[in-house]
Amino acid sequence: MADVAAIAGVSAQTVSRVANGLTNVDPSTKDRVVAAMNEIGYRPNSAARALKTGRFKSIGVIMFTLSTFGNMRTLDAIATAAAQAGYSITLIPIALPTQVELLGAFDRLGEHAVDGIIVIVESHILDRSDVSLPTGLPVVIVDSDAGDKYSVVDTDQAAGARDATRHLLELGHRTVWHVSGPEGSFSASRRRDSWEATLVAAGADVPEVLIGDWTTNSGYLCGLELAKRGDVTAVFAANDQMALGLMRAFHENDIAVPGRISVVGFDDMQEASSFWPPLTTVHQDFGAVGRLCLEKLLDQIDGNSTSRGVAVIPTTLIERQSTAAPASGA
Amino acid sequence: MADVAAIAGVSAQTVSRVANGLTNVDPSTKDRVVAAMNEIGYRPNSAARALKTGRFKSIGVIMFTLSTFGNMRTLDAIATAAAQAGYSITLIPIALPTQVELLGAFDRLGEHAVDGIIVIVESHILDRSDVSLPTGLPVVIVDSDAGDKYSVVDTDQAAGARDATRHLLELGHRTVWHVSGPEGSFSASRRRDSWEATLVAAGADVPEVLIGDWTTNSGYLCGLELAKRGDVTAVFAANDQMALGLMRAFHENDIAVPGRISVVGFDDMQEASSFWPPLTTVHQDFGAVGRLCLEKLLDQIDGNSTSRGVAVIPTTLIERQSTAAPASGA
DNA sequence: GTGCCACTTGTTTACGTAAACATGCTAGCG
DNA sequence: CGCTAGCATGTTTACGTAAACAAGTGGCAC
Repeated sequence: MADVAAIAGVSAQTVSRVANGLTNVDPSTKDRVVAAMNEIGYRPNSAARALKTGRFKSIGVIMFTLSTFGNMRTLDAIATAAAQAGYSITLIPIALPTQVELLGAFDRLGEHAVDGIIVIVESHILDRSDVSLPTGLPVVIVDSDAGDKYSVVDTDQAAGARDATRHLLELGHRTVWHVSGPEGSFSASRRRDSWEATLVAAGADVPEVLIGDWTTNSGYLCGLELAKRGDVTAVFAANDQMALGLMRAFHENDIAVPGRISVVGFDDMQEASSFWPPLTTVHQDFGAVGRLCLEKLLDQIDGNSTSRGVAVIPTTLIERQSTAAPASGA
Repeated sequence: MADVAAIAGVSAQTVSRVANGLTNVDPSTKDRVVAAMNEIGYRPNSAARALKTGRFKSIGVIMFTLSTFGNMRTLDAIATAAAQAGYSITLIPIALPTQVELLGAFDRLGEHAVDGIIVIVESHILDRSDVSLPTGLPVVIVDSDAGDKYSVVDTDQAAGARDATRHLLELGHRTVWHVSGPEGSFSASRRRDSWEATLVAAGADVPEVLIGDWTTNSGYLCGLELAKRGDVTAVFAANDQMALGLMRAFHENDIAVPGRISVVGFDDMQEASSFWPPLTTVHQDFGAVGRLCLEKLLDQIDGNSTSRGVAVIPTTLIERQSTAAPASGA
């Protein structure tokens, strides 16, 4: 900056003003400064700027595994919205969704330069009242029950699971089986609870739950189990990938979908419309989740907003060809 | 830091030494300092540290769309490896893979605090000799032809496409059709060129290429085209998602896969093994790509390495059930 | 003509840290 | 017993920027 000032024949302060686009600079002076900047390839030093202003223009995202479809879409939306707001994203992956790992990530982020943090960790650990994140930094959490302690953005998973289950019941199925996500997952238990409540409300039997781990392969294994039974006509899988695994198992056992068994998924991943058969599923608006996360976080950073409360993003049931009325003989 | 020093009764410099784990500190003094740190919840200010040291302990990743499977896996590996090396990831998404966008992202990253940059943009823009990135920062590029100017990590797409094509020829197919990725994509043209070269080398006809855009839906549309023809027995799709779309189109037209048409994909995404039929595809080791990117970048940052050259990650053909010998009548 | 105000530009200072240098203490050796 | 080497610790300084304050210039109204 000093070099730029020398070349342009002005003070460093004036260079600073030009760099920050302040108004009180004479146009001719500004031109000289800009020319000098280009001449020596000046780039403002963000570290010094951050040191002076106390703002980093960066937000941290703590994620457990990028490899699930929804997390990635959410991250994409956050990153895009952040870029528009002039913020960059600092990504901290954690290897396991445990409290220790999460707190470690928080520490690392505390040492790095962020103005706020978004946590995307599908786990109940933050819901326990005895677990708290270090304070001092604005935080937004995705898909959690901790709305009383933090600001939370949540997809309306209960409504989605209810719609999926009800859809199958309305088609005439006596009951609906469920392939759940893993035990510790908040989203999994929300979907499962809502499925069960919907069955109970409709007076339907509640079959034993099969538990997967979100992967297609776990869905496949559950599908093999279900294929052995003769009484299954409808299955609600807690995500599209497991639904895909289910359908593979049914295909291999010559069970027609939806002829003999109807299948519903959850997520509406891009590929779902091209599964065979095209999958009826619950659409989640991950883009809206990401954008809202950023909006709430920036509000906190700017001090305009409370730091708790839950915002819910609605879901939509997308009917494709994997569901139908049960066979007349059933 | 000053507060910590006052509480511990030492100088700020000693606190700095403790914070950085230097050796020349008396254990009892160190304990006092650590106790004081915990007492007031001291966190080193990374901006000040970066200002002083010139190192940010952060690397930037410029990506075009997180929503493709491979990019995400690569990012995941980079982030994990970076965390282990004590670096954080700053993510800069770009809306379009154009030169303007890319340079803009580069500028933004230059203003932010990074020690090096990884570019994951499927596009030829960097290959043109008249396009250069601003210098001064170590750069690693994924899947590009610019190895003479930059350090590049590339999957061996040519070998993968060759293996896929040859696999189908060896099964007895007269020729192999191809559904390509979009025009501007480096990966797409590499796979397409290699497919064509393999056919020519085998003395097979080279059918007209169908062009998709990586999405399942574009694959579906191409599949509808192919379904109209009677002479297609084998198709190599440039990624798994388009292969899925192809198979949907074939299913809808009662064309058996692999009975009447064999299909091969590219990527080996997690779901591919549960497609119906399970997809024969070319496995890419995205984890290795990400790890190698980071390794090469850190070498450059530490000054141990040249800033150009190509590293190639091998691919593996995974044979599943979407390929078979052509029907005897064909 | 005088005084005041608006506007541009310069000067001083401080942000929190770590490098370089300086000091003081202890132990070991002749 | 005195000198020196080595180690723990303190002092000074600088990193690049932006806020706060100061100063200079010109125009306009009375």
